[in-house]
Amino acid sequence: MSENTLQSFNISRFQEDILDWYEKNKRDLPWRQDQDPYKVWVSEIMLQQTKVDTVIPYFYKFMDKYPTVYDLAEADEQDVLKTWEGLGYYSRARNLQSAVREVVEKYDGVVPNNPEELGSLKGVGSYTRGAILSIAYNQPEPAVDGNFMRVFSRILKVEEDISKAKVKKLFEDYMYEIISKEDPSSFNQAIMDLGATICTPKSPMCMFCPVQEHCRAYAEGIEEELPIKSKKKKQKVKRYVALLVRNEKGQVIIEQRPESGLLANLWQFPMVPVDNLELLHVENWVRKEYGVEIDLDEKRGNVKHVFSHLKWNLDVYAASTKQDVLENDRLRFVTIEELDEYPFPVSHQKMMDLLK
DNA sequence: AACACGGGGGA
DNA sequence: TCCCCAGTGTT
Repeated sequence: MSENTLQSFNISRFQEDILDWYEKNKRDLPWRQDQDPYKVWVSEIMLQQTKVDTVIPYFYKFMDKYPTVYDLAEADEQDVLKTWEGLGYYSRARNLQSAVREVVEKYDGVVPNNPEELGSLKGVGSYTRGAILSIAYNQPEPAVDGNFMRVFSRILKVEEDISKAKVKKLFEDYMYEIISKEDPSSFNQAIMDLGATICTPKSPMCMFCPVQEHCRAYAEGIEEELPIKSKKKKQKVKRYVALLVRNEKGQVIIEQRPESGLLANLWQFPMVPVDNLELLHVENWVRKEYGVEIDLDEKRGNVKHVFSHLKWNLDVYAASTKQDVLENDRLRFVTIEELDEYPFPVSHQKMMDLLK
């Protein structure tokens, strides 16, 4: 990105073309029914690293249960996680609730409309802050994310690595100049829609692009080469023996995960890390770690699950115990029906199919 | 600046 | 399989 990146770029014509296209082509999305900053906020958090089609049903369910900041602030965290179940990145839900509680306590339930207070809220980074300020409060603030950088790396022919924090900052600096001052809300949403429907990662539909004549990458035929993004390394595999332990009442043991880290505070079936062939040690490990005496039964199956940074390989075994009381307070005996009441990660929902 | 943090979908 | 995606917090 050089000093003349914006030279010969016709900002006002660009704004006109993109806003005109948006007016005719904007997607009808549930969070676009009004400009309620709380709804904008919830939608933006859900949309982080997550596709629109995946988010829509979750957004409806969430708004049905927590229509206002007060409803979310008062809710039980486990209930919020249950509503978020399957959406992933669960810290988003926990941070959102924590931030909403702060809004209720410090700001009388009104989502702040300035960068300082808004940006200090848990889970609100530069992107979400800009999205709320522009979409809900119509302020000319940039909302730069991966989608945004893809679109503008092509339009402005930016050939630097967009995974670098420095490059994102540069995009934000440029956006202060490029964003429409008359209608920043529509401008940012127009870029989002363009990135989602026309300026896609692969095979962008430049023939239908409303700003094709502004696009330097298209002019040079290099739109498919941009953006430049450094490779991320592949996931490490972690193996576990996961246990479906039942007692004589037919109850099964579940365990609440630690309150920080991966899948924080969600529930799962007990998992024993196995580096090699330690199957014989599983019963000992469970006795020492959980204080539960079990008898290992047959293997029920295997579950593989991929996260962004690691892979789980779970060998699922049935087991039995004579106990029906547990010392460890993060462990619990529940019936099959009661499993529905707890938030589980998708990997352990797969395990439930092996239970019957 | 690098890494932790989920899940689904498309090619 | 690999890559993509409306990012933020921690170290």
